[in-house]
Amino acid sequence: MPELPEVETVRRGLEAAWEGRTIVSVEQRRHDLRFPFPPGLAERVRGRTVRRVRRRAKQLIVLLDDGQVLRSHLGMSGRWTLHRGEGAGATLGVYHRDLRASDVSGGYGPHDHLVLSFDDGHVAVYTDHRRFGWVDLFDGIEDLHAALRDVGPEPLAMPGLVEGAPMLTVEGLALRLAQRRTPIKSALLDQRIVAGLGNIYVCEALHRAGVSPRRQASTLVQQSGRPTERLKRLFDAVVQVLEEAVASGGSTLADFRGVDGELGYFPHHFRVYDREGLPCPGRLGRPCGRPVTRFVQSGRSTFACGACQR
DNA sequence: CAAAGTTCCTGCGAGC
DNA sequence: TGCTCGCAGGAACTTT
Repeated sequence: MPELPEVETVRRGLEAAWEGRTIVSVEQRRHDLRFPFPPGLAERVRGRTVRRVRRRAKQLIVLLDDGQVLRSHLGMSGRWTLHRGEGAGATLGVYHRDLRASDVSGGYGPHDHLVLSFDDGHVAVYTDHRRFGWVDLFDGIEDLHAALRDVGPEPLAMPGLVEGAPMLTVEGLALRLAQRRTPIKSALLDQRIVAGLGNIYVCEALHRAGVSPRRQASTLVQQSGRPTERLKRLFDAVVQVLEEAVASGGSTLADFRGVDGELGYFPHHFRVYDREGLPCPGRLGRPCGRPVTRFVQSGRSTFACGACQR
């Protein structure tokens, strides 16, 4: 589900519901997700008030009032939803339309793995049928920063970012790609090079920039280490694609839902992703019409137009 | 069958 | 020659 725009959308929803609220109970409904839950999670978090909900790459970062930091990664299919708890007041602005989880008498679904209950009566449920997601807990901010050490720079400046997150520049991107023998698509998926991109937005950005996913990354950099015009176009396309998706509520995924359980506001379609055989919409206002092709790189589907992307 | 993500393992080439 | 290191590619994890 989640690349940067989807995680940012979830972050905003959780921020509105969680900041200033106190966690009154934690229920772990199994012992692990991708990794075991941190030892003592429930005891360590119970009674803590949420100070801030931030993001770094595809990770949600929850700063607690005692300095501890809760971190959540959604993996492929993870989802946080907010529900009115049992007997909660009617003041809460967000809740799940499908009241499965907060219909307490009916119990939880089989993939509802972690439940946080808050002092205003709302309940947050982490659901993840594939369990590629995970949750961990740090004693303090230094430990968080150590864990984030190898995460690359952020492509979008925004207030929801963890403080001190490095920002991506086209010059910095050039330096990171210069040594890379790998195809540009693989390089952009590498979270150490750019934070937050995933398979969908990489395909879309490459198409918008007119860059072939197979092109070797280092060919986008001049001998001097400066970015080529192609790389400048690609950098701009990455930023543009992500900005649009954030603005539309991270809605581009077929089954993406925000914390209120609703689809994004603008389920706009992709230009190439998951559009094998459909006509390429072209770029720069020039129609194309050639069928979008699908092929596999590093075990993942790539969608591209052989005419528009070089 | 394929899936939005990450981690781990293996193999290869470079360099000492 | 042989070892180590780093990079690149692929498999694995899981459920629908």
